[in-house]
Amino acid sequence: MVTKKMPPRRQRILGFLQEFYSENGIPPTVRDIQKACEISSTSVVDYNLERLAQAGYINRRPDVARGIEILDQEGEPISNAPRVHILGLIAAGSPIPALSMEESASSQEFDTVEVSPELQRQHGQLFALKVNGTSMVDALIDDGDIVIIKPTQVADNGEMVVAWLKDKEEATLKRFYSEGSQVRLQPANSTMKPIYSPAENVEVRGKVVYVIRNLG
Amino acid sequence: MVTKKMPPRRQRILGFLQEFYSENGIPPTVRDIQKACEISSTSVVDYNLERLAQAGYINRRPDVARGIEILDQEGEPISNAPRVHILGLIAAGSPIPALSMEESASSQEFDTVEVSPELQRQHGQLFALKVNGTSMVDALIDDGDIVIIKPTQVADNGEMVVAWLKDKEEATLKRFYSEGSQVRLQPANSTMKPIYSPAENVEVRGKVVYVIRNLG
DNA sequence: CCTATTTCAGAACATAAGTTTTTATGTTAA
DNA sequence: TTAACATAAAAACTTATGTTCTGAAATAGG
Repeated sequence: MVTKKMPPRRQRILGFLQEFYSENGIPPTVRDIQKACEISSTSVVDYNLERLAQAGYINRRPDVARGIEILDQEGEPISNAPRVHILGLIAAGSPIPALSMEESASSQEFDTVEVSPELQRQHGQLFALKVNGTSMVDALIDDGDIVIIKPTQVADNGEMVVAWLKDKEEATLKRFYSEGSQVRLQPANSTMKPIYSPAENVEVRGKVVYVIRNLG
Repeated sequence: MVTKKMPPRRQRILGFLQEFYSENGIPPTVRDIQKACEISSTSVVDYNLERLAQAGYINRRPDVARGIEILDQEGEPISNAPRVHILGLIAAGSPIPALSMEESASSQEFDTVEVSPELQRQHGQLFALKVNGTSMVDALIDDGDIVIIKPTQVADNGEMVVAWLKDKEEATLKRFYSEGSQVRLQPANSTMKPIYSPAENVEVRGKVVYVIRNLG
């Protein structure tokens, strides 16, 4: 199927739909959309919603207040659970994708993964990385796992962190322990030996708060 | 806080709210509730909703169509993502909890974990088990992990299954391979050796479709 | 039994919110 | 240019839906 380019206004409406639904738990009204997207008339909103429905992005329940369903790529309604962006791959020996994002980045540009509202409430802004390769098995993390990351430059002892080892130019997921001027990076698998490194050689990029593995 | 017993009608309304929201992605209207719960007047629905709000079960957004928010025990709004019951613990050497549930079991009786709608659509009825102990580290599954299980008695080769070894009276999570009259149970960690066992000694209880690890 | 409180009913009301109609302005293709 | 279509705007219309009022029935406590 050829994806025709969408007018910016319609793009904006679609983005607002997802944002509003995630934040409020109910879809917006036509007039909510009108205000948020600075549209002069409800009929214009209606028109664009009709177009979005034709294109399969949403479903409109006729005569139902707040009757917009947002559909995923399979045409199934999505839930309003918060979604975090999968910023890229993480693997030993590769750079870690920047754990930040310009506000402007459209939600269409990244794959996302659903997380529970509790997780988001607890930690605030979160990002996800997909693990590439089996280099993290000592952290009990497999190829293909999704790790949910809270971006931070500091970590408490015992927390599992995304660390960048400057000398080896290597990314790793380990438990973090500060020991004076040294840092101990402890594999989750206790049969494996820790890495010791000078504190200035270790850059903490974030901490791992959640791991997801999809077999299926 | 003393939980006063709730009138059956109010209990029914609360149950309907959750069901409707999960199924439709939007909360019901007062009149939806009226019909579903066989109530004679919208004012009675309104009255009971007000009581539910006072008791902290829901939040009502004034003058907003479909403005009911269902709250969790912390008083935070829940999402409409499907939830699966955590039936119990799984550990080597312990019996596996029955992977079934009477329809009548109230949703209040179990802890639940939120899953993505896609997962539920893909697999249908799902259950969850919490892993107790480190006996599954060879499957890259840690103490405290939640495994999402699709109940089944049969598995295809290569799938990770919840298996019960009759002779050892032991539960295990391994990749399943049928090899004639034998079954090979292969640890996810490829450095570890598989278990070979006669087919009649291995009971497949379900397959693992998803693993969740919450560090935090 | 009496009183207070909770719960239920019926009806009407007010507004929130989807929908339609009409008209105008660009945009593309023959 | 003209026809066909896509997009936009303003205003009005209709229905969906929250809310209120009044009073009766049920229930609990003394």
